[in-house]
Amino acid sequence: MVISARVHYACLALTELATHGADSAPVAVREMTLRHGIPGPFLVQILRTLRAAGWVESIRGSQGGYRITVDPSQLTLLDIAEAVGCQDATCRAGTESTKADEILQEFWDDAAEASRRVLAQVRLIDLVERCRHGDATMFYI
Amino acid sequence: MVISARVHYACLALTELATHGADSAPVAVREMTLRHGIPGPFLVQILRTLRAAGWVESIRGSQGGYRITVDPSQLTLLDIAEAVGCQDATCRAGTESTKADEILQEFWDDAAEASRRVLAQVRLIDLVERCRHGDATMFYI
DNA sequence: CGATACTTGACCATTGTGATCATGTTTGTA
DNA sequence: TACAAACATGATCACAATGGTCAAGTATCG
Repeated sequence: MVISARVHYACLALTELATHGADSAPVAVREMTLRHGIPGPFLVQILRTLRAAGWVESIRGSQGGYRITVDPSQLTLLDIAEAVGCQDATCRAGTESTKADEILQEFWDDAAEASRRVLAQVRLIDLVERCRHGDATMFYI
Repeated sequence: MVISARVHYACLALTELATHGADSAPVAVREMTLRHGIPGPFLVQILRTLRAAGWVESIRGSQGGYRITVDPSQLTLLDIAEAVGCQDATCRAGTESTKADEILQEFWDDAAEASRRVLAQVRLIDLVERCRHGDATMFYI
């Protein structure tokens, strides 16, 4: 699982939108870029993806912006990473695969799966909580 | 942990060399490329890295080739991946990091660590064993 | 000597990532 | 109604990494 800047930014944006809530006034892109130092047009690109995924809505016009539409307890880091186009980075070898190729491939897949399992255990709402309260909370052994 | 073709090829080569053993005649690059369909000069590049790591030795001249010098039970997939230059792919965010940045970074690191743990549990000798037992035609076609 | 085979360093093409720009269209408000 | 705020969209770009290649050189065996 490759964690690109895209994924990172997407998580930041969603955390911010989730913090504002689904009923608040929309949050402008400019507001988010200022807070996190994300290049503006780049964030727009990412938000487009998030909207396509059905997790945020956009309100056009003056006073417009973005608002979250998904339940933050139903969205995991894995969901976000996959939506934003994270590759699994498990060397899919060429056409012809020998036995050794296949055995290796199994391990690459296992490793990727281990990453995915970690990310699947973190929900957006957990991020929001940890940003609000101190870091003295909570899960993670 | 990004698994590139480089890592995959490195593992194939080491498995092959380990199968031949440390006392056998050296194995020529050409032999390995034929068996696995790895582009010749590319494999040479990789073998250079493996030699720098101290895991193989090269014998020049006619009848030359490569020979393993490391104990296959002491080498893991993680060792190989790291030696060949695998990045950890955990989005190291820019200079300024907010609280949210740090929290996210923790999770990216956790995910990467999970992958590493999987790869650290597989030794080269395990690969060799699994190749031998499964399909006998593997290395000596 | 000549064939085999490794050594080294430079080089190249493709792809993906991160980022930007220009030109729209929508909407609230004076 | 006019204007400004704010999103929409598609094109484009620079850069680095990856995968792969080449050429000229050196060592060794028979």
